[in-house]
Amino acid sequence: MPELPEVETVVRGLRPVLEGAVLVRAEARRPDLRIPIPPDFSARLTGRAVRSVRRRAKYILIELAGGDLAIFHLGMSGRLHIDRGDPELQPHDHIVLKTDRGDTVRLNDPRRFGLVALDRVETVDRHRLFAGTGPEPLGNAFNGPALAAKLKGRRTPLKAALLDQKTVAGLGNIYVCEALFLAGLSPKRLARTVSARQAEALAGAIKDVLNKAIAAGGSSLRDYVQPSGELGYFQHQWAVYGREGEACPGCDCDAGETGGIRRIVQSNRSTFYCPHRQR
DNA sequence: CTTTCGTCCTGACTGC
DNA sequence: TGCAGTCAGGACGAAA
Repeated sequence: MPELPEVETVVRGLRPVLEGAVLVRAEARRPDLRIPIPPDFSARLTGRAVRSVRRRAKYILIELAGGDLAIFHLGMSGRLHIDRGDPELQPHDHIVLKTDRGDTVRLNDPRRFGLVALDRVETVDRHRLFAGTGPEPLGNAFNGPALAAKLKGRRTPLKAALLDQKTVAGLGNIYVCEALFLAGLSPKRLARTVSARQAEALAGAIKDVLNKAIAAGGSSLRDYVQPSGELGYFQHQWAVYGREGEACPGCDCDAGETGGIRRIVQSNRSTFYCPHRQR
């Protein structure tokens, strides 16, 4: 479930449960995620108080008293669940945290593309997971000129450039498609052909779509997104993603005349766009 | 250096 | 019903 809005939603759900609580149990049940869970995971978390829960790019950072930092990435299929008491453990529950307040947090990831890492709060900015990671799209440092500088000279399709976390952090397949639609830019055009004015519009579109998605609690595909079990509902506001063959909501072309929203494959992933509106 | 492509893994869904 | 094929919100490393 994890692009920036979904990870932000998870972080906001975890905060009231974890911040200030003491972890009375921290169990790694299956270590072989994309990067193996560190063998000392349990020892370094058990008995520690949680200072803060925050997000960087698509990563969840859990800071503990003493300065240790647990880093979670949800991959394609990772989810966090919060339950009161002792829930029955499910298949693919790889991490289980219990707090002194009686809450249980489970990291469930069937495909195991996610990861768990440990670091120190003072060195995390230099952690190799974040090396080269681009600016936070909702931060002040991200704007038209900053995006234009990142796209300059790049001969890769604009879609691929935006999926690259070095260009800007946190976008994934859905929100790249949506932002390109809002900006009226073709996913196929080469990144270096984007003008300063278009970069300005694109940066604004990225901020818009992410803010609206966060406000909606993210997008839920076939399962819930929020740790509480509540559904995000931004999927109902998708303009193009998953809407192949439907009428374009942004221009007067419709499914009958032009085929409406089209699906193509770029970088082995689906791209949805309106060829009429997006140039 | 940049860019593309295959790969990791399980589960849900489609169509025969 | 069963089974094969396809697709999925990500990101890495090898290859070109």
